[in-house]
Amino acid sequence: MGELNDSAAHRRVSPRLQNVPAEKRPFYGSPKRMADETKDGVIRTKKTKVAKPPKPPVQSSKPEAEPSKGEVTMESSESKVTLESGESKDCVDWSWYTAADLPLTDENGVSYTARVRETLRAFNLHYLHHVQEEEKRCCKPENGSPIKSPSKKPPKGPSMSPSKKTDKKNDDEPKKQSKRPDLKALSEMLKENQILFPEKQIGHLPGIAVGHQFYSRAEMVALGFHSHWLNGIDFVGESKGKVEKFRGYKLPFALTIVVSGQYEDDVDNAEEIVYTGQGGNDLLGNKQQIADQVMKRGNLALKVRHLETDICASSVDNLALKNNMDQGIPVRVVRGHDCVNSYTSKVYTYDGLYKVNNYWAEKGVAGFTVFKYRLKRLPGQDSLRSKQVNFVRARGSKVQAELPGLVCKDICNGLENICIPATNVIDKPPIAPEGLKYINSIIVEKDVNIPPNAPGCSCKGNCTNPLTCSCAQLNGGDFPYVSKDGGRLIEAKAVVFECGPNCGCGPGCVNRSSQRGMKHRLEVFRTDYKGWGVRSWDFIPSGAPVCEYIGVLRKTDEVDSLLGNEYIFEIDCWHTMHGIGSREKRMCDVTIPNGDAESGFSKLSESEPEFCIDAASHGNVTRYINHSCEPNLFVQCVLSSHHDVRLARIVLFAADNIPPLQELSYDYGYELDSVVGLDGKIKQLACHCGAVGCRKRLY
DNA sequence: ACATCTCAGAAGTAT
DNA sequence: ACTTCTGAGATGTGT
Repeated sequence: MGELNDSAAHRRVSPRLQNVPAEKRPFYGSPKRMADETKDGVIRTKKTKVAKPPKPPVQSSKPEAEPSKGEVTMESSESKVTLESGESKDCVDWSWYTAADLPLTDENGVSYTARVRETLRAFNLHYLHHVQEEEKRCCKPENGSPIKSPSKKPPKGPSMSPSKKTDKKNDDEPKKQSKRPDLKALSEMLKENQILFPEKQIGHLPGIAVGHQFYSRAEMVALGFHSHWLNGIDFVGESKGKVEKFRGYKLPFALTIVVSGQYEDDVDNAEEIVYTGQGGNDLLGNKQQIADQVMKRGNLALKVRHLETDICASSVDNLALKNNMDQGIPVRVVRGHDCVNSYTSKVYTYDGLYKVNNYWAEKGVAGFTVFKYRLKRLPGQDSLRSKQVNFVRARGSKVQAELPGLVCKDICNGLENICIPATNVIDKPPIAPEGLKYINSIIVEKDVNIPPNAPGCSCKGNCTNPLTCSCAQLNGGDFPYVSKDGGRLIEAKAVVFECGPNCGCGPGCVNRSSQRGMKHRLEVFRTDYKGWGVRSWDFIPSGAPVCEYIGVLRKTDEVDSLLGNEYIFEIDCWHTMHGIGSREKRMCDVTIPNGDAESGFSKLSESEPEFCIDAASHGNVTRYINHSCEPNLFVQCVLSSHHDVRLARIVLFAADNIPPLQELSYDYGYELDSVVGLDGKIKQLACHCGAVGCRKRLY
């Protein structure tokens, strides 16, 4: 990639190309940071990784005259709290924990939002690997018989149920999935020190803003935001190291509580929460659950009654919340919402810091006494945004008619599975996107020769056994996708070999995940500074194929004359593979089918990509997706019908779990100073992506 | 076809 | 010992 004045270099390429030299790490799902590994490379001490919040007032004062004795009082006076150090503190003053005071970057200058994203990507990577493991275990491919799909139903669609229980109860029958891949992923992250905040901290955590949405309890654990995947309350107990760090505090006290959405649609009530100790979901659902609840509450009540008689006693979390109140320590509150969405059963939103206002005793159903705590939201925080969650629910087609600023009902004229509306609330007379002939498959220019279809695998119905499926072998011995959620790519690869026209499998095959068209309800919308943009109404899970870059497939040197064409995507798959060392090696494992592919690999020089996709006049929704320096999609080259990487398909995949309405973006991958105008001068274009780590220039 | 219910299995933390 | 989440299969409901 030497000559930069070469005008051919100014197209979109996959982003891996541009910062190849220095960094080794793949840009997607990089598992761990080595930054804090000091010279001798000994154990990386956990504390260096922790962003320390501003000092709590207690710690600064040295003299610990009397350690916590029995001076605990039960009254809830919140004004005159005295701490062990002797100095009296206005416990309402937690200004040193406001979000504004949090550090934006870590000790290496990496923004915490980026660290959070990295951590979640690492988690998702572990997670998807374990999902695949589970799927394999269930399918049980070996033992000769290639998985009879039980006569019941023909394998259709993405359902791909784990081969059901085969009638008789022979012991070797495939077990159902049960291994909780999320928990497996957590174990690994713990083992490899990948938890972002391994030490417990009071108050906001950097990089996790109020309103942040988690998509499972496990995500919170991965970040160190809430260290239990099951418990509703996370608190600092009295065990080992904690005492040191939180010296001066009366233990235990709570850090986080997770409540399931009792006030789901009632935003006003969200400023105040009544929390019922542990397990306190007093839901009014069906009978059986109530019965269960009663049992649980009975257990709880037993404990609480014990607490009543025996002064300050055993039920630790109840005690914890009381200590929060006495010391004025705020609690992070996460609220879980049921989410009517095929991919996520629940969404958890961080609602910010609350303080414990007071508590009281109540008679429980079983006649026992239960404690309830009233938490009030601290002022000065971003307002709650459960609206977004509600939006997800608003399914159905009628919503479209009411879209504000609707300028086009369907930009694709019915060519996609789903309508893609366009909206514009920016321009005065709202304009609609125009000048595009919508197409949903590549148009091949006359002088471009598409190689003949490659030979395919001989699987039937659905490819499930990676040992016998030749397409899986091309991918290094395993399928690149898991079948969960209609197919999710486990991780970015140099190239993905999908099943093609000559394969024996059907359209529902997991290894055709990117061939099934649009799955998410996308919308083209007018942005402030960036022209048109694209967002999704649906949640998109990481690894899901979102859309393919569609346009006219032509030779690169032919479009050089068309300056000002901003919709060229150069197919740089070959460069990607050879530019990054680790990927090059990977190619050696792959058995390259003879013929066409060979020639494609060998005769290409390191100069410029030979072919490109031009979406200037003909294209699909992908051309409207904007650039971002910190994108939520990534580019993946995919080969399905033939094996010539120069003509690979360009498919965009979700790099993260993408919440509804977040603008979709990918890294255009321009090299800086690579764009030369007609006058021979280098052209520049400012970047408006707004990311914390924005490079400020698109090119 | 879709919604709701039930059940088993999960593993780190605090005692 | 305690926590109460998650996914899949089973059962229920509506056209």
